[in-house]
Amino acid sequence: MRQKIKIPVNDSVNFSFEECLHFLNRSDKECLHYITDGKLRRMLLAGGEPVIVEIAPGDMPAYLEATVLAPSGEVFPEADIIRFITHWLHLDASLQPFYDYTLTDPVLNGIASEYHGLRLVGMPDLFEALTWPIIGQQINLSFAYTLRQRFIQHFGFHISTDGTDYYLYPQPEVIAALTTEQLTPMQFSRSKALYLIEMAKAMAEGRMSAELLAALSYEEARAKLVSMKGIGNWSANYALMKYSRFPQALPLEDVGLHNAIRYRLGLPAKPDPAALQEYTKSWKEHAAYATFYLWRSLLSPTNN
DNA sequence: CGCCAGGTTAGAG
DNA sequence: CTCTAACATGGC
Repeated sequence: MRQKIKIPVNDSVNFSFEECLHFLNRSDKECLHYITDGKLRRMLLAGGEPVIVEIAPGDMPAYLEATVLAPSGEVFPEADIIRFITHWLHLDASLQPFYDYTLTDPVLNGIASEYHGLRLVGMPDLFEALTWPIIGQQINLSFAYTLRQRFIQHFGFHISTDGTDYYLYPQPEVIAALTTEQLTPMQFSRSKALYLIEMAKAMAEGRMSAELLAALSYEEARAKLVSMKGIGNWSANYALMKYSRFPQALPLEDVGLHNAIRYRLGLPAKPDPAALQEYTKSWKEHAAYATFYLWRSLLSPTNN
């Protein structure tokens, strides 16, 4: 008998598993999760053990159902699995205040109904949230996903079952032991290789940790992250949005955000920094969701 | 070929 | 404090 777990969904009238899957399906180089037949599968840690779970809609809208596919015949701590999936899909969020706000915002007006029920898909793993932005800096997304895939497949824990390769994002301890010469042949720039290894060392040595970050306010956490090599304002806010889940996190330097605003408003070119300040200055506690919904809009070819 | 890409850093002015 | 070159290579 397979272990099945009910995952509560807060504000379920504003939740769409389909919308979340659409976003999660954005890259064919994804290797941390897979989507088939409307179900989501990935490996995660429960009780410190790697398990492969399948996530599907429950028989009630207010729940998702997780099934442990492997290892079979064992029971794992429900709380760990619930915590991971709740964070990942932001199942504890309430979207109504954001939806109400979008109606009055010139950039966001209409976006709530376009992607209704989409949650801000996050990253329950701090090391992933800090290193994925480093990997993706200043290169096109397609190449960024290629580098990420290589990084995960070379250094991440791996299980193969039923012909599918499941991975965990690499552990800091593994990356901390690397030299730049092991990353540059994989087409990481020298500076990116240095930043990744240094970030891994900071986490392996406890100079950066979930506990440390959790004790800080948004501005304190932003300052702490920006003090680290390879993390600027964009990367810091990316992690604060996807991992720490500060609602005011705003990666204002993001080119995707610029383009999304441009297309939504029909501007002839990307808005300049002063215009961006103007468009985003009233977002405040809606900034993270505003950014995420605008990123989502870039996945629809008709919007660019 | 040229320009841009889910930026950041170090160094100059 | 602000401005800029360098980074390093894929995608179009």
